[in-house]
Amino acid sequence: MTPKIETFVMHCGEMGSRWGFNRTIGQMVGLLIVSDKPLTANELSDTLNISRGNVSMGIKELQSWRLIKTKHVPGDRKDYYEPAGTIWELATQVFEERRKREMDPTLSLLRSVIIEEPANVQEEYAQDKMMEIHNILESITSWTSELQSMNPDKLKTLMKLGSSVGKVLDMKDKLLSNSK
Amino acid sequence: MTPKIETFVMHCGEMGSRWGFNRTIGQMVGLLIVSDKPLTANELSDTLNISRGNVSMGIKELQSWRLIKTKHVPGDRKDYYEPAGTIWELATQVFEERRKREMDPTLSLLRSVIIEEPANVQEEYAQDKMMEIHNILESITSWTSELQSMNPDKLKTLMKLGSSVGKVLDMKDKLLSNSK
DNA sequence: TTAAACTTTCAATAATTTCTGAAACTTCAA
DNA sequence: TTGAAGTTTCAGAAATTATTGAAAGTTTAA
Repeated sequence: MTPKIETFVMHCGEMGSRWGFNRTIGQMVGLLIVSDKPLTANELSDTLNISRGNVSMGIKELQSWRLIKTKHVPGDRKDYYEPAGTIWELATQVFEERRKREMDPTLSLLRSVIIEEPANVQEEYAQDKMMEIHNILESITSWTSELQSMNPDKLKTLMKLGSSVGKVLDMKDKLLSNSK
Repeated sequence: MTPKIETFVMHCGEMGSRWGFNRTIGQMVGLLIVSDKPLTANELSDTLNISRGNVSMGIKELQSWRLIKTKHVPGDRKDYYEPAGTIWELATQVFEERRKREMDPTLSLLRSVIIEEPANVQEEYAQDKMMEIHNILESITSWTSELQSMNPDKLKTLMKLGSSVGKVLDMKDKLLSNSK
């Protein structure tokens, strides 16, 4: 690793747990992203100075996040690993996966609590609040799944739109009737 | 705590670390949200069975996230705590705070690494990738700050727009020239 | 002032999470 | 088959993070 690459990879390690995984997994995905060729598990282990067993577990975890994929080189029995898509695809994958882990369980718990009749006035207040949380989480979920299903170029256009979004909304009704 | 409230509060505890804090802090904010009146630190400590010291630290943390605020009752020396805003405001606050913690440090590191000249062909590849990451993080940052600055109603309208956003984009140029 | 009522701090400990390394497992060429 | 080359598993150790509780700090009323 050159100094610049090492700086980046170590940063990915430090941020790893904030992004939803742990230090070594952060380093692994950082290194794979900036490598111009696929790497073997042993190369990861040697380069990052972490045990072979830890690399094996990290790979499993990164595969469960769909962030890396295996590549085979003809005539070579080793498994090579590389990022599972473009940077853009990796980013949306991380958001999607985190949404699943951070919001879906809560959504399902809230649904089960909300359908019951409140037993007293405190519960009525509490269930109102839970309903509010439920509705926001549901909006966010359906909104992000809409965004995911758009192609990346369109999404980038939307993001670049920035403050004009406000204007777009002001005109929305007119716009939608025109485009029917 | 009634059973339903307890279920919700304990769930907030379990999800706490996924949402960016720890178990007891998750429980604290969950309880404060569903309480129909402000609570004192001792009430939190007793209700949740956690030490008074832990509550004090949790309050500090929740204040640094701007999720709770202090309320004083005339003639009572105790500090009472309640959510710092509507559910919607709390949600955007969590997103904003997490963005600061999860993306800003990376953005600034990437900037410093990218401006240097690549020393060889590997670094050139790596710095290209870092630039891609940087650009995506920057788009997300400016996009979310646009969203934050919109009033909640407008934001809800935008979310409800859902897949129609695609149509909006198709018409954007026409729209923007009309609205000048 | 004093002391009661309350809050904060922080060193020690408990709980949890991560990491290692050796053993078990798998695959394949000879 | 065998064994070499590779991967995975998992119990125990190490590292990190969360929690307690006692002491120190703060504020206010008398």
